[in-house]
Order: sequence, then C-alpha cells, then structure tokens
Amino acid sequence: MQQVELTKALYRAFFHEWAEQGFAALSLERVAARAGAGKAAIYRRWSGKLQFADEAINTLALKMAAFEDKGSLDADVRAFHLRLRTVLRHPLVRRILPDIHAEAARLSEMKAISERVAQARREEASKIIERSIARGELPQTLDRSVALDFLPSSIYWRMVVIKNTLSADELELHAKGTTAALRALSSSH
Amino acid sequence: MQQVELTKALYRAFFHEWAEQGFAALSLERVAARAGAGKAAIYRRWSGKLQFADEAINTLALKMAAFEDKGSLDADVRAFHLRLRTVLRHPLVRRILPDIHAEAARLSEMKAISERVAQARREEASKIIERSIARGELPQTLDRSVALDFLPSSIYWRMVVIKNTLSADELELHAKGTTAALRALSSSH
DNA sequence: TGTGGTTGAAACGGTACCGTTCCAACCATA
DNA sequence: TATGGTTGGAACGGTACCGTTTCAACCACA
Repeated sequence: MQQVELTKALYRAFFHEWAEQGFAALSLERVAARAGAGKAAIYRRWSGKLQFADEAINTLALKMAAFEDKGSLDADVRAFHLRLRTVLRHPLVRRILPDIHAEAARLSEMKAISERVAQARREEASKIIERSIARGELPQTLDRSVALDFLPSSIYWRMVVIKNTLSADELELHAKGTTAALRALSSSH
Repeated sequence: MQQVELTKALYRAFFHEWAEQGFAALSLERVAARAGAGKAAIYRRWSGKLQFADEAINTLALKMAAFEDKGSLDADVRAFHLRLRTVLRHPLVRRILPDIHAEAARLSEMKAISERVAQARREEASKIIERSIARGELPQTLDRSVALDFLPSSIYWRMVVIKNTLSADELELHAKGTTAALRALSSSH
C-alpha cells in the first residue's frame, strides 16, 4: 500500500526541483533526496521523468474557477488579467510555465502537456469572448483564434518574457489595450 | 594562435546543442564532440557554459537591420510583425529564445543575456512608436512601456507559447489588433 | 637548428546520476 | 505463528560528464 503522504511529498519535491533546475536538468535522485525518499519509491510510481511530470501536472487544479460574468468585455478582461497576473506571480509557476514552453519545442511529450495546460485556460478565455459576442460587444464574425492570442499575451510577455512587474495602473492599460485589440478584430474570411 | 574556424565550429555546435537539449542540460563534452574538437579547446576560450553562451549570443547580429519608415503606424506594425514571424520561425531561434526566457527565471546571468537580446529589439520597436508619435498618430502621453509590451506579444504568444503557425491573414489581424491596442493607450499619470 | 610558447585531441581521475537490486520492515491472511 | 506479498531506503554497477593534464604538433624567433 503506497503511502499517500509520500506521493504528495514527491510531487512537491518534483515541482521545486523543476522550478530550480528546469525539466531538462531535473534529477530524480535529487527529487527523491528532497522528499526524504529513495529512488525506488519514484520508480514504483512512475516510469520516468515524463510520466512523473505528466501526473504531477494532473494533480494541479487545472480547472480554473469559472469566471463570473462581470457584465462587460472591459470588466471581464480586467478580471482575467488580474487573475493571470496572480498566477504568473507564483514563484513555482513563473519558473515552471516558461520551462514547459521551452521544453515543448524540444520534446513532443512535453508539447502535449503544454497543450493540456493551455486548454483549460483557453476554455475559460473562450467564455469571456463568447459572452461578449452574446452581449453584442464583439462581432459574431470575430476570429476566435486570434482573439484568444490577444487575451493573455501582453501580460505573459511583460511578466514572463520581460520579467518586470505590473503595477495596477499598467494592468489597467493592458486591459484597455487588449479590449481595443479585440474590438478591432473581425474575420477576414 | 587559436584557429578561427574552430571557434566558429564551436559556436555552431553550441547553438545546435542548446536548441536540442536546452541550456540546463547542455553538455560541453557533446559540444566539443559535435565540433570535432576536444574540451581543452573550449576551456581555453571560455571559462564555462555561461561565458560560452554569453559570447555565442554576442556573435549574432543583435543589431537588427533598422526598420525603414513605412509611412504609417499600420504599415510599420505589419512590417515589424512580418519580421518577427520570420525570426521566430528559425529552427534554432524558436527553440533557444524560449529557453533563454525560461533559464532567465532561474539564473541571474542568463537574465542579463535575455535583457541584452531584448534591448536590441526594443530599440527598434521604440523607433516605430516614436515615429508614430511624431506623425501624430499616437499621443505624446503614450505609456511607452506598455506599448512596447503590446508590439511583439501577440505574435510571440502564438508562435512560441501556443506553437501554432501564423497565416498571412492572421498576421494581418494581429497587426490590426496590435495597432488598435496602441491607439487605445494613453498614459494615466 | 634549438628553444620556448601555444594549441588542441585524447586521456585522466573524480563525481553525479541512472535504473536496478537488495533486504528489512510492514501488512494481510490462514 | 508462519507465510506471502508489498513497500521503500540504501547500495549497486555502469555511464555520462566534468575540469584538468598530457604531449605531439605547430609556430615564431634567435
């Protein structure tokens, strides 16, 4: 009977090592040591690093809390950005998420994980777009795919790529710019 | 007298290994083997991985060709996006660039490299913004920092984070949305 | 030609880490 | 209590890789 507490400790250690070393250099021996375990405990649960990562990611609440309807596109975008900023500030997330993206360019299994992470977020983002269309704020002909690019991208760029903080004023500007971008889009097909 | 051709071969090998393995897992022994060299050739030139990376990045033409003035914000943004798409399609760039960003979250020396890479691009991007202000298309009070977030971010998100291609039509929409975002910004200070 | 210095592939000695094995401890069952 | 099975830390045998050393080849200069 595997110990549930040990499995949890292993997941915690795995995330910490992932954040510190990156996936490529992550050592299962160090994960085991960090969790106060031996490697057999890891190999009895997972066949290797990729499966460990895959299932570690699964333990996270990938399903974001549903966004409540704020009543307008502006307000919805602001709320989405605020939450995204909060997520991207987390010390583990802000190191692991870009590492997933980098690794996804090298490893197809990691690409699959990256897509799964993105999918959950995209579903919630889509609701914002669809609600806005239903309210008549955005056109029915909106290119959803490009709209979904605009929704998170400027915040991601600022916090993950440039690695600068985002003040409340800047967050406001980002929401304003993003909303304007969404309004400017319409399908060209 | 160190052989110039060997130094070049080492840089080429380094970039290839970086793209394939990521910086964290990059092995100087493999770089040497790939270049048909021994490790002493590496250690006589560079003290280790970080210095090698630092100087390898320096060998690239970081100074982008200056953007010629296309006459309007729309056209400038379109041209900027087109070039960014081209750059991000390069098989080495699309693997190394996100890896730099991921590593920058772990290693301060890599953060310095990442900032240097970004700086060259930001200078050219700034010129687009300043020209547009000079033409009267954008307000003098524009928040430059947020504007510079919007300029590359949707393309980066699409190509590097989501890892999907960008058609010509979509590129057009991205430029349209980005331009609208820039127009919507004005400083709140 | 002899001398001194530089260069770089191959070898070296040592460590980290891999996946596997060992075996004591524990649990369930007859 | 005895038996069989599971679990997991420690040890194992092997490989990759590190930074350093060796030494043949080469160059420049007197």
